[in-house]
Amino acid sequence: MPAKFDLPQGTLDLLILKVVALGPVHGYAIAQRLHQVSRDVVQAPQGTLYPALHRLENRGLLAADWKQTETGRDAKFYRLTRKGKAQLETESASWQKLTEAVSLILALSEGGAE
Amino acid sequence: MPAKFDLPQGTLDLLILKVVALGPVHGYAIAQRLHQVSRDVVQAPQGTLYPALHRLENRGLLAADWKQTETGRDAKFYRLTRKGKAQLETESASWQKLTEAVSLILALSEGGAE
DNA sequence: ATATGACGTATAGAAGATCGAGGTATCGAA
DNA sequence: TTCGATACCTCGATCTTCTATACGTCATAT
Repeated sequence: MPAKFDLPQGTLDLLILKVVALGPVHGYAIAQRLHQVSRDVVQAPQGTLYPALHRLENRGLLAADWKQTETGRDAKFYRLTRKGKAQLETESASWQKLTEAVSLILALSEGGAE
Repeated sequence: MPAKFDLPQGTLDLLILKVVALGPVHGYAIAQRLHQVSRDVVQAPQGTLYPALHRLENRGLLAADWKQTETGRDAKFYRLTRKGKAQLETESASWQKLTEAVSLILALSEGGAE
């Protein structure tokens, strides 16, 4: 079992927005998708995921409709609003900048200051 | 002025450990270093930095001695303990895994499931 | 029949980190 | 003498995350 570790604050929102951007999905499927695509690295516990979805919905980044799953169950399908799309772009860029900055710092060596 | 954004929870510890690993430094210098090397992306406000340093010290990852700065001021110089070194390696690896996982997810496109 | 596990949503409480604002003190320069 | 940089620190508010718990359906296995 791959090392399990917590998602840094804020990261989940970005990942959710990204997955939802690919097409309408319900919460349970989002969790599966993240877990699967990341090869077990990203975990989205339900106690984290659902509040996050509600937050995003309240902020107007996601919108939801109840529909039926292929298997006939009721589920809440989320889609990206225009605002959500913009937010996704912003957060992607921020993530990019952050990882670059962290890389710079992690690459420091004893003579690396000037 | 570069977009300023908050550090995800947990990231700061990694960055601090890394900077301290390069040689004994005091808190104020750590903040400058991070700010500078990351080209303004990483900010370490004092209200975040000092508690973080104390946490790391309490966890036995850092140790500190009061010494004099080149400019003659008293400052608390931190150095990495053996435990801190191990932790740095662990967290670096975790960070690596996380960024790879996030990259995988962000790279998803509509047909990208299989 | 019934129990187990996958599906699917949700809330509550605790823990933890970050932030901004504020406080102390010394020093050099304007 | 006032201001900014150096250098330390604490506090309260805020937010996210976690674990644990809850409800409900459906299919499969016992």
